[in-house]
Amino acid sequence: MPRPTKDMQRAQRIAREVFGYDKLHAAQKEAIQSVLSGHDTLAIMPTGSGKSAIYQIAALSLSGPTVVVSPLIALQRDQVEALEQNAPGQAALINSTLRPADREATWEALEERELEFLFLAPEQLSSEETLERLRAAEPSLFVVDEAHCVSEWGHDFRPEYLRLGGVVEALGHPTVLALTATAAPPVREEIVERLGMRDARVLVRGFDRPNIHLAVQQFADEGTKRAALLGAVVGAPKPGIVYAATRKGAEEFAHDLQERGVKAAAYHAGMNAAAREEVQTAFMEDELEVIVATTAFGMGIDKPNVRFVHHLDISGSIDAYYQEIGRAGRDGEPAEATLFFAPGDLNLRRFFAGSAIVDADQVEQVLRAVEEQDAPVDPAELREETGLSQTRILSAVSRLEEVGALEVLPGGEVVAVEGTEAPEVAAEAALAQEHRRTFERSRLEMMHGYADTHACRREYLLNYFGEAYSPPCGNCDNCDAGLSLTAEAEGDVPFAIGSRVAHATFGEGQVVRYEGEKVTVLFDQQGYQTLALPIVLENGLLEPVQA
DNA sequence: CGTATTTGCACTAGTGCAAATACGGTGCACTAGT
Repeated sequence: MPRPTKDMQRAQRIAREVFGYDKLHAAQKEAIQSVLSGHDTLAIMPTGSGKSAIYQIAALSLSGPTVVVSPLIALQRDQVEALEQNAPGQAALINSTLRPADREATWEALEERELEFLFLAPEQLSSEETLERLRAAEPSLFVVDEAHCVSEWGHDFRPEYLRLGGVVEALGHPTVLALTATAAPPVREEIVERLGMRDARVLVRGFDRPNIHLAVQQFADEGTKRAALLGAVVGAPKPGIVYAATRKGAEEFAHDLQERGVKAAAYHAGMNAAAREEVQTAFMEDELEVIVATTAFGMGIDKPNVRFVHHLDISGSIDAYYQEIGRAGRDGEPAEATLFFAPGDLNLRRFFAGSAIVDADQVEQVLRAVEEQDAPVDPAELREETGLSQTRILSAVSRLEEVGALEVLPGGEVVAVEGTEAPEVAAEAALAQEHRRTFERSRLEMMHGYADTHACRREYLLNYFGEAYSPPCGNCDNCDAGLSLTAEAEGDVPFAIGSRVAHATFGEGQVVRYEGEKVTVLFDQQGYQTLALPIVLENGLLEPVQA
């Protein structure tokens, strides 16, 4: 263990004196040290392991204010409230619900150097004025909380997430600290790339959650699946969470549980804010036994005693699934995570994974609209001209930027790059989108693979996140049944897990896992593909590549 | 991709059936009407 530096000693004093932490654990220290020595840092560690402490302590150790980008205003409020306990008056947030006078007061406090922390959603940063005032405050640290949103939401749902790299540059590149609980290797790469992190340090704290028992129950039809889950929830220790794919499905299942005498409620984004808050509070305070939710529920939830997280419908990716089941057993006591799977459930997910928000024609339309301008244009101004929604325009702009047809300036204004042929470029952008879609589908196939695997489920999940693991785990249904002992012995494989390989048509990729006679590779272009090992070996389909 | 709802059509009024269409998940910001 190297001796702590002066900076680090100071940080530890701040941890103790300001926040009352007796001790920081190794991963926290490592992340803080990395930030204090000026490295852009991506820290991946589970919720509840003190991620917030990392940016709080690093922020107070550095002179100059800290910008914290966080996806939900509700989360920002929680963070400001928490800081109010230890660093009163030093944290504030900026968003559209603020009255203009309060907003102005916050800016002035920042300018007077009274504020250390300013929280905002990425959408705020598309305003030129916001950016200008932030730049003037000379922030020393730029924190992206829940950083997987860059990759998960940036491509269409909240495109401003993809603009953050430009924002960092416009602010003169303060040290970037990205934090998330879950990110598979390709997601990590994308976060680093999209945020424009320089010489990034990626710190990963162990993913395994050994107290969560993993299982899958397979059903041929929807009705028996529902009945089985209903029975399981009625008989299970509580509290617990059930994830459903649709709002209606969540409502109906919550209703069925109520009829069976379970204190249950639905939670989804179609409910009004007051109802959502009431349900969440009741669950947090153990007044409600079971919450039946869509993906709207969960971010920022850190409840220790959740005894199960069951899935009525399959998640769209292992990333999403692992994040959802990770809300079980935070107290370290035994907890259950069972996926109730019927093959038909994949259809809805295929729809979600396949729906492109803009088509080639619309991309071309946006490009032409930008080309007609003499000066850089704010994408919002293209709304009238193209008749497309803000989200669609921004999505098209992202695709066009990816293929180099547009340049996006720091304030979010766009300008056409000379010498591009509109139809050609639109086709190219559509192709980029097709790649994205292929990747999304392949992620769903990996989730499908989890449902169907006969090997150790923990090994499957951890391999997905790039971690080696030797089964049996002794705490999943396949290990319980003695099945996973037949898994490939480690070291007895033609290409090491995590190593780079090349395929004639799929290009280069990384070996993810072996199961039986099959090998799964994460190809850079085509996403996750599972290949038959005898055929691969016989025909020399994969070649090792030097990293 | 599958299901649920709406529309279209026979045609004096409510019904029935097929075809067409809409919808399915995450949140911010912004605006118009109380």
